[in-house]
Amino acid sequence: MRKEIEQLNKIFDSRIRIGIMSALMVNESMNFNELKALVDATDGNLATHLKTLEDNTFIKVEKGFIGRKTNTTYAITKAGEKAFRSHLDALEKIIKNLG
Amino acid sequence: MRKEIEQLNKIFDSRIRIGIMSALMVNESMNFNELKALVDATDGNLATHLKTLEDNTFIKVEKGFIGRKTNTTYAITKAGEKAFRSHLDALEKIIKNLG
DNA sequence: TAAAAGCACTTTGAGATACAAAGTAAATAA
DNA sequence: TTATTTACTTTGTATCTCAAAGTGCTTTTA
Repeated sequence: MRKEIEQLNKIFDSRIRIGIMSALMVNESMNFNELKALVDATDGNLATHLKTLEDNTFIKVEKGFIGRKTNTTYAITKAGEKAFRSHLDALEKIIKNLG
Repeated sequence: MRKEIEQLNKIFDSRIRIGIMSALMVNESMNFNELKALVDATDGNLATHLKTLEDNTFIKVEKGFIGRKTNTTYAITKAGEKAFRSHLDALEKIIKNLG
């Protein structure tokens, strides 16, 4: 397999996950509804994608409270940042090669 | 949904399909084995991806002969070129936005 | 020239994944 | 106190991915 293609990460073969990751690259943290509005997924669908990213340690989930209300936030991890950048680098190379 | 993410094409949410498309962007046409070597998929897997791309009119298949041997070639269509470029444009914007 | 092997895909079936609907538990409103 | 909303989670199905097995040639081998 050509090495740039090999370098693409299967986990990021998803529009929703790319949306989540690129949002978390530029935002310190986001909550469920912010992400939901951004990627336009249903609750169940978004939750599943977040779970996958969490299972791969690409994002971390923090469950806390604001007053008495639950407040869950999602943030990118170092590993996530690294993996996503490397995925984007591979894409960039593919794009460049096409001129 | 943010518009660059919306602009990403679900059909190209696949490393193998990105591999096929980017190869066909730079090669006039390729045959089954060339593509197979490039994307490193099994026969069945590659055939399925090619079928999906064909069903979406992103590639065209030409079945001919060289002497008495079958010769099937795959080439990108205008629609495929347009769709793939637009997908890459969206990715490029996402990459740029991250700096 | 008949049987075996190789080639270029295609078909099939199982496992994985994506997705929406329904469910749940806590908080707020009526 | 009961009803509604909020913020997810669970569940079941539909879709998709994939490798193994199959098909219909052609070519090689005996």
